[in-house]
Amino acid sequence: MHKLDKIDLKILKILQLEGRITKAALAERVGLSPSPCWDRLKKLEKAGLIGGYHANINLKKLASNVTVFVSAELADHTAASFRAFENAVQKYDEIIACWALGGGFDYLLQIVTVDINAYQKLIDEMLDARIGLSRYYTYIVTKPVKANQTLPLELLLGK
Amino acid sequence: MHKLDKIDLKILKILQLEGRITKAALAERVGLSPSPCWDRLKKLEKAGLIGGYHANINLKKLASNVTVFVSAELADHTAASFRAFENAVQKYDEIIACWALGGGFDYLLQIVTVDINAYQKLIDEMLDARIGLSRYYTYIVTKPVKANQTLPLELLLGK
DNA sequence: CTTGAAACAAAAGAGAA
DNA sequence: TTCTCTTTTGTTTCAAG
Repeated sequence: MHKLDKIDLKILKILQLEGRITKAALAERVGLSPSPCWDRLKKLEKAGLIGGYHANINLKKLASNVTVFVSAELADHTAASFRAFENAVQKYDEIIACWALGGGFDYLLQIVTVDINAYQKLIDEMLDARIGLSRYYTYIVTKPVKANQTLPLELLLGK
Repeated sequence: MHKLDKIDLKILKILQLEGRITKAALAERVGLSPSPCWDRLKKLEKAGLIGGYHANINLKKLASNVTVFVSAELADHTAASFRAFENAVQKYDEIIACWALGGGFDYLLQIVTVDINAYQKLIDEMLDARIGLSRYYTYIVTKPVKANQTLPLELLLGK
């Protein structure tokens, strides 16, 4: 973990929201001249605190699509079967996120496909591929209510 | 919806992964000279296909934290109570995402806090605030298995 | 952290394929 | 239209203090 002062934190906060801001503008926003701001940013990037920069695609305007969450349970709870499932998950582009869970279910998957048929086809394919998937529940997203691009950095850092 | 040719699609794909790529480099990658590429990008942005650019903060390296998914059911299923809940959700910074679901549960929430105590405190606060939350289940994330920054654009556009 | 300078990128226009 | 080329302005990067 890295020591962050208020200005570093502000840099991160701004970049979360405006990933393509110019370094000159960023410097102004945090109250520094370009050089020291640039030094800080480079340090933050080198420390691995910034994972990367990404454009957010507005899928709604681009193509018909459906987002589905799937809570999944594996047949076997061996280390090998967890590994096999996790490897398999990487291979499907439609699975845009996956989390291992403590408690009732083993995994939560977030899947994006063109429609429900494509989703069902994907699930059938996964079942056929014998990646260890046993019980699962499907939750279809009817509306995105909130999609923050920003983590609550102050809350987490206690400032 | 917008008509995209192969090059537009390629621009979007690259920007999903490299949000801070220079326009000259982007042009080269898609096989255009800077100006036409810049024109296309401007059109894509104006059409609202690019929601924004964001830095990805590597939270693991920054502070202790826990991610929790919560499936939530409301007491009342009136339009007014949905609205009230959705408004309330916007106010909590710890709730980084929320989706309305069809089927068993009403909402799925993604929450990030420093630890489980902070999570429980937040839930208690939400229950006290009488925002309509009735039954809920907590799924603690033990491991992020996959976190694609990229949507499967080709799959969705059928190319 | 400041200054300053060289290298580079962004933005916009004129005009050719 | 869609691209190439050129120019101006602004940004990035990095010394040196």
